[in-house]
Amino acid sequence: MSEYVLRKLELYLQLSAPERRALAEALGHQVIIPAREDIVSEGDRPTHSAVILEGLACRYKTLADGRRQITSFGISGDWMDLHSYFLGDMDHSLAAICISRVALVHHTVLRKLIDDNPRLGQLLWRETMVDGAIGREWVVSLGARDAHSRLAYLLCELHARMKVLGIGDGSGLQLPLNQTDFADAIGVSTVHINRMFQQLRSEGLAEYGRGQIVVHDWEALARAARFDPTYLHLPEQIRALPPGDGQPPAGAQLCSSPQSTSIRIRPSRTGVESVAKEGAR
Amino acid sequence: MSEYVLRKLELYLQLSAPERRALAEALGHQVIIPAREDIVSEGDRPTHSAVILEGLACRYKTLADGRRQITSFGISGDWMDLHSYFLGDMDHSLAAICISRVALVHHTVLRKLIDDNPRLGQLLWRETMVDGAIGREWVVSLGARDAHSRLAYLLCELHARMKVLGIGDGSGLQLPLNQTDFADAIGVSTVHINRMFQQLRSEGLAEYGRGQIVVHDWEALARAARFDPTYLHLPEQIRALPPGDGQPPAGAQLCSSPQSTSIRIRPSRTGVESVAKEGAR
DNA sequence: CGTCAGATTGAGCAGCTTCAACGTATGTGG
DNA sequence: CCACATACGTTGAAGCTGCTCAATCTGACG
Repeated sequence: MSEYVLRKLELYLQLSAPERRALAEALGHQVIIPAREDIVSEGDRPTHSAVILEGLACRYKTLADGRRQITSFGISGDWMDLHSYFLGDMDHSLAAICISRVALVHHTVLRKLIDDNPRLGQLLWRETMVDGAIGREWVVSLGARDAHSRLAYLLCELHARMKVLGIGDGSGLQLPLNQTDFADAIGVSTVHINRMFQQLRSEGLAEYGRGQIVVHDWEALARAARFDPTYLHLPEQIRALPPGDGQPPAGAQLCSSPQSTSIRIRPSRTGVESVAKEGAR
Repeated sequence: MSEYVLRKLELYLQLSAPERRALAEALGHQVIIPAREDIVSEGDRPTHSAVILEGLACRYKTLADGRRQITSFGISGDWMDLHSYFLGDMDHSLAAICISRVALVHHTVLRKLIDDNPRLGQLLWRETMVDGAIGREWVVSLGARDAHSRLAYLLCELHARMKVLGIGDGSGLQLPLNQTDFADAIGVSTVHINRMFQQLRSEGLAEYGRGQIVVHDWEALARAARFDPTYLHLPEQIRALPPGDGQPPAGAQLCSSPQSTSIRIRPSRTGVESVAKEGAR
């Protein structure tokens, strides 16, 4: 079940059998995180780094007055938390948006993985770089684009990132985000994000529904957002793929609509350790 | 003259003599970039990575309508452009704010440096991580703080980063940024940034002058900005240092006021190669 | 002394916020 | 099966933050 991770890394470099083995082994320790629960919280000093295997997560910071700013989203295959290995203290929190399967790689395991497999290390470093590039694009959005473009741009980004890994069925965007999540990412009020979705709908560009955003014409949306995917640094040949290509790896669909889970969600910030663990693959 | 680079890396790890030698050698190829000139431009496919030895630089993106969003500042000792090694295409530009001395490390040299000195590689990866953390804080600023806090926060960040390396004389902030630069970083109009500086002055927090921002009470400014330096991931013992500590390495003061250079500035996007090169240290 | 980049000021306006209310699914316990 | 609770989406109105436009001021420099 580390399929997406492998697929993402192999977009750029074919891994050897031993490398794959080492990777799969490192990702062996897996947990299920309920929707809306922190994976790691600001101020923690984690001993593990988190990798999203299936689901959706976000990074966020909480301000003094309680407001939340989401700084990025993580989809299946994303190494969300390489920071803690290098930096120790968490300067932000990591939370699951919907119920998600997450691999927790102990820092000693990570160290060994990198030391023994320098190519893998370079690939992960590369991921870090792309992460930074995405962050920069968010800075541009928040600093220079209005709410309408910001929203359209974000939809395009998530679509591009998911498409390249074959996540979702291609018809629209399977995103278990509610409007508050969007508002906190885009940096506007929920009232305003609602109006922006209404505008997108009236323009025929996108329709918001719980758990799914329907987009008939991605080209048109990208044009409206002036979306330029260069910053995602996807491989050339993939960038031209028709929307919705690629088969998802066999496996359960962990989330389809917001909080589509029987697990009760508490606003508590329970750490990873309290979550029931599952065995390795 | 790679003093600041060394100092910055050694905040976290004492380097061995061979490591220092390898580093100094890698930084041997140096150029002087005139104020307001691009070091690398969006769309380029550089063969070298840039390291700021002395001076001030920024990363920025230009929007379709010509507006510029600055996404980060680079000070002496910053590896601004490790991206190009991993990602190839530049998704943003890199420019000198004032006349700056920059080392250009050829990618093959960089590769050898990392391969031969794994600890150096890890340190640089760490730098990348901090870069990302700073980017995240900018996202928070732009998404959730008002212009006043954003400006105060930025001043605190630059001060903290410079102080830890002993850049500047400690009395204020030696920053050759004009108000347009601040506006483009903060994501507001020049008119508004001007009013924010007026407000900071009327509050007795900071006074803008060309090339120098005078701050009498950094504590007060940090309080006003609710500045929390955790995200800079500075070493513990340094974080508590009194302001203005540390002696700058011997060497010329390359910039003190905006465009303090006899070299004429053109808005052209001249690439690195056109700039007169200087010999190694 | 003229020129130019950059700082400053005022006035009117747009984007977005806040507050407050109401609508609508979905779930839950009696 | 109904009454109620909860979470989320939607709507209107008033107000503030920050924008645009446009003019003026200032200091540095040739």
